[in-house]
Amino acid sequence: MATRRKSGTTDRRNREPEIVDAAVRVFHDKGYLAASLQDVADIVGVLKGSLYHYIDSKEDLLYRICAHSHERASEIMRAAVEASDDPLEQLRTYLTDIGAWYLHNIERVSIYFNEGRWLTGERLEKVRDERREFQGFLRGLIEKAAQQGEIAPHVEPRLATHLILGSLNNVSTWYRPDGLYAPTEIVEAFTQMALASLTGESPSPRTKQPARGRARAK
Amino acid sequence: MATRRKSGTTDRRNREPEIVDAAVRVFHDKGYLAASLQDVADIVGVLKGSLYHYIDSKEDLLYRICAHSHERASEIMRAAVEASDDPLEQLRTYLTDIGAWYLHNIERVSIYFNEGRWLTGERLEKVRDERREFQGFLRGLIEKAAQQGEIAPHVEPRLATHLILGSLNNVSTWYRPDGLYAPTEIVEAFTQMALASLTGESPSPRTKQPARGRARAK
Amino acid sequence: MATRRKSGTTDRRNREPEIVDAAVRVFHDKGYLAASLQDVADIVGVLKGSLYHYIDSKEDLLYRICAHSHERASEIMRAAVEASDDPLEQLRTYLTDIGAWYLHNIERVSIYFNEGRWLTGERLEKVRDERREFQGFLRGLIEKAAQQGEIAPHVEPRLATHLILGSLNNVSTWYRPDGLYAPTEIVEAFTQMALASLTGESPSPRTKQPARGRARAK
Amino acid sequence: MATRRKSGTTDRRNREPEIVDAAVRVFHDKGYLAASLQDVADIVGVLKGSLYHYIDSKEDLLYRICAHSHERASEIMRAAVEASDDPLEQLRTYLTDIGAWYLHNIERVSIYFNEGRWLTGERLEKVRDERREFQGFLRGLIEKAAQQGEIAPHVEPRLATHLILGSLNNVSTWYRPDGLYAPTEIVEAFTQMALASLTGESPSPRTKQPARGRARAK
DNA sequence: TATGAATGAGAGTTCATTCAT
DNA sequence: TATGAATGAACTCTCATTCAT
Repeated sequence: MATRRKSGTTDRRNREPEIVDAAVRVFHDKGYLAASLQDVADIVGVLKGSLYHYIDSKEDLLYRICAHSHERASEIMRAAVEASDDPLEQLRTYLTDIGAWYLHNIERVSIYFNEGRWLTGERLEKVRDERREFQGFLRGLIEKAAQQGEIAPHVEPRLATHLILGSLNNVSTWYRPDGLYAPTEIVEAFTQMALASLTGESPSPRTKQPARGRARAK
Repeated sequence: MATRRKSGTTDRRNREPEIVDAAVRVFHDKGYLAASLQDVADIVGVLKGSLYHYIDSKEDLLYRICAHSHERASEIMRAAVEASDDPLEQLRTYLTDIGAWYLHNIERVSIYFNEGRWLTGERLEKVRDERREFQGFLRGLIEKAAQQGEIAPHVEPRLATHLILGSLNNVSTWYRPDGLYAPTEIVEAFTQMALASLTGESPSPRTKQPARGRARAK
Repeated sequence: MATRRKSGTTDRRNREPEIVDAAVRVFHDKGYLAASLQDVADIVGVLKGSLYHYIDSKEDLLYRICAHSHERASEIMRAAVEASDDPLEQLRTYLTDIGAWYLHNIERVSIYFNEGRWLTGERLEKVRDERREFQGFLRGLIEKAAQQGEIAPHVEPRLATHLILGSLNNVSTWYRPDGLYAPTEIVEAFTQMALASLTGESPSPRTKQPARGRARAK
Repeated sequence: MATRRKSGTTDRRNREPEIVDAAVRVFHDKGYLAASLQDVADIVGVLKGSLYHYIDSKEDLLYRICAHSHERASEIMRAAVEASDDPLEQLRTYLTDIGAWYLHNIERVSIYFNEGRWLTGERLEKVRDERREFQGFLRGLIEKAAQQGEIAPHVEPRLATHLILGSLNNVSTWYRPDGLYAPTEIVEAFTQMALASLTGESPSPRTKQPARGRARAK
């Protein structure tokens, strides 16, 4: 089945990245819960018992993927504030970078966002904190821009943050590497629409009839 | 194997809705995979084996929730086209209604969108088809509006559809009934931002502005 | 599904034969263990709980089928000894009658022979005793015939009994009502071969001994 | 799902034969359906979950036993045609060999013949095909012998095949290792009686022809 | 390091049986 | 009589994890 020995020489030792890569693939494809360590072991080409030389537990494997993700996210936040003095520019930079990061590391990042909930205890706490930091950062950018009058008045920064990050976070459910859209196209559209949604006037309805109070759904 | 229960009428009286409700709760809280029928049975107050008087399988329980959801979604699509002749108005109606539906039935609907993937066979196919119908409808609305020049020129309908529905679909990950925002607020913000993102010019960056020219990269 | 009420008038009351018939069908088709009372109830058109107004247990249902079978078998034994004074004639009569009985009641009788083992306690004992009586009777016939020199010398009566009854008992595994052979054909072949196997010389090996010319009857 | 075990070599070392042996014992004693993997595990001395290191499913266990059986059966057919040119001799060889094989592997072989029906899908198909091959072979032998005038004229080969194999197949219901008869005795009696039933004249009734009162059973 | 066997807990599912209505 | 809900025990199967070799 899977190759046991690569043709090269220095094969012993660092199997760990290999294992994490395999886990990324399988956690992303099947979801953390549905994925079994057997699946991971099959890809790496070892028995599942052998994985425990490299990991402490299945959750440990998940945590490594998540932990790694956050490092990069921090850099992106730093870079955004350094890119410009204009909040709107910072916003654009941040959205573009975070989008590019997401799209180019879609497996790992979507695990971070979507499967991180299966962590427990401190680790769960930590990942949650990081995500809050994330959101807080974007919200801060929006608020700054709003103070400078660059954001449409009706926009609520925290809510907007959720909606914008949500649309990015959901990309993993429909994106296919061999699909219609290239990552850069998606990133561009995402950035553009996010900015427009923050700055643009929503067209007022033709008739008065305020768009509210409809849809007593179910 | 096949259902033994007589279908159609209001047979299967007492406990069935109770069971489905319990399933909704537990599927939403823990996710379909992590939820056990034991959890459901505990809520209802019966032995897990007793659930099988009402269901054929765990998947059956999931399917019922999903199937129910789609009915309502169809009505909303119908209502949108009947609401107005103006595509933009239809769009607004649709987004508002679908948002309200989502928010007011957030447990069931997010199960439909996020846990439906665990269905198998024909049922999976059916749910997938329905979701495609969903997306196709919104895309159609956007395209119609675009033909009338009501949509910003750089917006790609299919991509926009994904991003907009994604932001809605993700609400379940952060919405809390006892949280800061009332469902209607969220719906309003969602609709407003979605429309703005479709119609609004994204502010051009101070520097160059290579934002267009969608190149087929990668 | 199944009819609840026959068009006739006197439908209440004796559902018991109906239930036994249904059990015969399903026990024969699927085997006692694989058959469920639900299957029986479905055929009869009642809920499985309702069966317990007519039976004490699943095993009880099995027992009734078996008990009924033995009565007829006893008659056949009696009839055989009364049919003639010649042991070989008795043998022929018995084999023919028992074969006809088997073939014409193949479902019930094969349950008796093949599923009776699932009975427990006294009932199992009883059915076993009956079967031993059966075998003993045939063996007795063969022994009597042997004493009169009508049986090939190398034939061991008890062993022959097993082999002959076994070939009959196995008919249920291959017989199909719509198959190639009519019950009477099968009975005739069975009787003929059984008798030949008891009386006939098996051709000795090596020596050529060409088979003598015989007329085509049938 | 699919087998994870490397096939072919003598991997899967220690316990596998033990497990199959235990399964043979318990499937034979209780029947496949009534036997539980718990029973098998108890004999082997492991937890029932541990069995799944060696098997894919309970049905897999059954299939292995059946598959193994067929190999040997094929050899026996081959050997029979090579043993002689005389069809009757081939017949004698075949019956003796198949009888010996049955008796000396009675547990496995009777599982093959009697419990194989519980297989499903392709495996069921395969076992059925094999059994048909079996029967076809014996029938072929009988037909060849008949063409050379070595079989009694009234014998219908296909029917005779069923009856002969049935009597063998049924041995497992009455044979006891510690019983009255040694396997070789049984094989000899079986062969002898089978041949006699094929070649011998059934003695004509003393009285006129019609086997009177032919059992209008029930 | 890696193996492969074993564990143990828990999952979904089936079913004969009971019983209040 | 019949219903339909509920029981409780057993079953097949899965999987993260451990450990002697």
